[in-house]
Amino acid sequence: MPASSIRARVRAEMIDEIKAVARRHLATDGANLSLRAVARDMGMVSSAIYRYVPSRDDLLTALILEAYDGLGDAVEAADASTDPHDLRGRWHAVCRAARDWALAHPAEYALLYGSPVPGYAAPDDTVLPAQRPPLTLVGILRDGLADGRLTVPAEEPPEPVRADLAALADVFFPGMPAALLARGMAGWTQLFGLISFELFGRLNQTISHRDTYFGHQVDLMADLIGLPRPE
Amino acid sequence: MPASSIRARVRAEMIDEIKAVARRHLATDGANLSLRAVARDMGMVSSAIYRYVPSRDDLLTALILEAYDGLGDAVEAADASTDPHDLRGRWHAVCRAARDWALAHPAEYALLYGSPVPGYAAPDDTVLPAQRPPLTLVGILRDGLADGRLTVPAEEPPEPVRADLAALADVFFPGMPAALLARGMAGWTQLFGLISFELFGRLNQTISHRDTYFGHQVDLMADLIGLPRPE
DNA sequence: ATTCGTCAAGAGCAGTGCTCTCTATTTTGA
DNA sequence: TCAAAATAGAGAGCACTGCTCTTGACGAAT
Repeated sequence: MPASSIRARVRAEMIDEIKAVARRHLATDGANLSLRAVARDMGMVSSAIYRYVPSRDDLLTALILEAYDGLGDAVEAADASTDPHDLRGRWHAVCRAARDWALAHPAEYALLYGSPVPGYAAPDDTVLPAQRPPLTLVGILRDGLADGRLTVPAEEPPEPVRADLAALADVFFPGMPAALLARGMAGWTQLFGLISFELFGRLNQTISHRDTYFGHQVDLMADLIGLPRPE
Repeated sequence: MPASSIRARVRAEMIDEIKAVARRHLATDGANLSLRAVARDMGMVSSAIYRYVPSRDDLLTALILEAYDGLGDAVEAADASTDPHDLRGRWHAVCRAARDWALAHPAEYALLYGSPVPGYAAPDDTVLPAQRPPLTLVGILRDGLADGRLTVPAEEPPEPVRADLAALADVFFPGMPAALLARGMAGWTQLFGLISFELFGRLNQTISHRDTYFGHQVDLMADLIGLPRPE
């Protein structure tokens, strides 16, 4: 059906343009995205936009999903393009990639890692893409463990947490010691804490050299995790 | 003027009740607080509420300020009621107090540490109360430095950051080495990263023993900072 | 050529922040 | 004590929001 598909293609293009305009609005007006405003920007009447988008929340969800994917892509690409044996280099690259993406897409970052939207509940298809950054980080630790460049911390986390972490490891990184995974989670927490503080203005009038500050803090965390220093 | 003060007192009570109702709404509906809904809850017509509150944003600001104060009080009280020489104990107590406050006031926490409200710009009178938690944390390090229980990290942060941190230290903690302050900031970042992840659902279906997990992660950070372990 | 699905538009409902005006009450000052 | 002034509340109204329903037009398939 070639005749029908031109219709379908136009429709797909419309949806893409709606998303693009919505992303633009997101950047200026934050999470209170207005479908009417988007429609206006497209020379459409407000009701017409409901032909393409079921609701405001669905549009937001679509944007969130694409944002997760964008961040995940950036993070994984950074990891893949670094010497696999340079653990600390990979860690830095991944953290930098996450920060760069966040700085380039602040509104979308806020959507992902800011306060959850009141009525809005994240649908299940967001949980997997949301896990890509932490998985990438812990993947570095897994590799370091595999080729012996990384030593497992001596002491285990307290029991109930050890079990939680072991269960988590079983799913994604079979055999990874809980103590190491715990350090990976600490790094993950630190990373997004850092980005959030910078993006949400917590560093204003305090730290002016954000770039070096970020690098240094990431380095501190790499020390805690035990990533070998470059010689 | 006793006659005048009864009016003033009623007025103050009204404002307090408005804030209380608003806080309640905040808890259920998040940051999109509706003045009309608050007015309705008080049996008032919507326009009447503007006699007591200049605007929605002003009400939000008032709530934010009180929230900062509540968190600051909790944090400082926890620090004050712990053996001053037990550095790690104080660190834990402060972190726990922050988390406890956040768990008890999730909506207000989101207001403080979530995505910034689009149009809203934090007024200047919020910056001081906002600094109380990090100042409390770094105060522990200052005390540790003073009585020799804490050793200064060997290496300095990279130069531009060292200068930033030195300037910051000059204001609040004269003489504190930049390297130690950097670790304090790392702890501060970690703390609110931890709380945000827990509160914003990042730990769902992963960590079930939140309490022990939190304690363990805080402990990891205390290790990085170099807080002496209890014997 | 006619049916049928799709699209756009308009009106409308319920909600929002906020302003203005009007009235009743309370406080204040002479 | 009594009038003037300040204050509280109510109502209407403006511009905005998400969303629904109906109506009319257009294009594609039978």
